[in-house]
Amino acid sequence: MELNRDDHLDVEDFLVLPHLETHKEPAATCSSLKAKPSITLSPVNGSRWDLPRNYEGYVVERMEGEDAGKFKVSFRTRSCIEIMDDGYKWRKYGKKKIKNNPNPRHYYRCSREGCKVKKRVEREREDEQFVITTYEGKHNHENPAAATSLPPHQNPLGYH
DNA sequence: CGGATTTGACCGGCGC
DNA sequence: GCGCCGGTCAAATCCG
Repeated sequence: MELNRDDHLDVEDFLVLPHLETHKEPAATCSSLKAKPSITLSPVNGSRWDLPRNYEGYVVERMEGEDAGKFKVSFRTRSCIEIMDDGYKWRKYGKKKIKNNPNPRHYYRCSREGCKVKKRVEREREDEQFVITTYEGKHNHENPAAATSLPPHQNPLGYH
């Protein structure tokens, strides 16, 4: 029964979950990362997240207590930028220095009204090139940048 | 001018 | 009970 107690996740959890490790690219991809389309991940029924294409592994955590039934996903990315444009609009609401990690952690929230999705981004302790991103909650709305649902005449993003 | 950032303060949970 | 630690608030500020 005590196993559910500590299923919170640590950075170390990512290290043992290589999903696609062959996707190693030089740091030069930093700029193009923003424009890259995302992968839709549905590890749990009813849950859906948009991940960048070059993620290297992810962890899905089941929430407990009040938020029981909801899920949280964390993934690890090799990137020199922390803020990745995943199509949603994020409003930053906090920054915190975490123990055991010299790099600060950033807290974001979806700007959409009524959308309580949260996102937290932190750089890995040792390897500065790795970024850990965590999504929490479900979106109230569709991805505004989802190309499939865009009106036929409009193309604000991805237009080279 | 309206909305996003910034940044320290505040607060609640947990472990000792 | 107290202090550490992580998460959020909110006021000032910035920026397009």
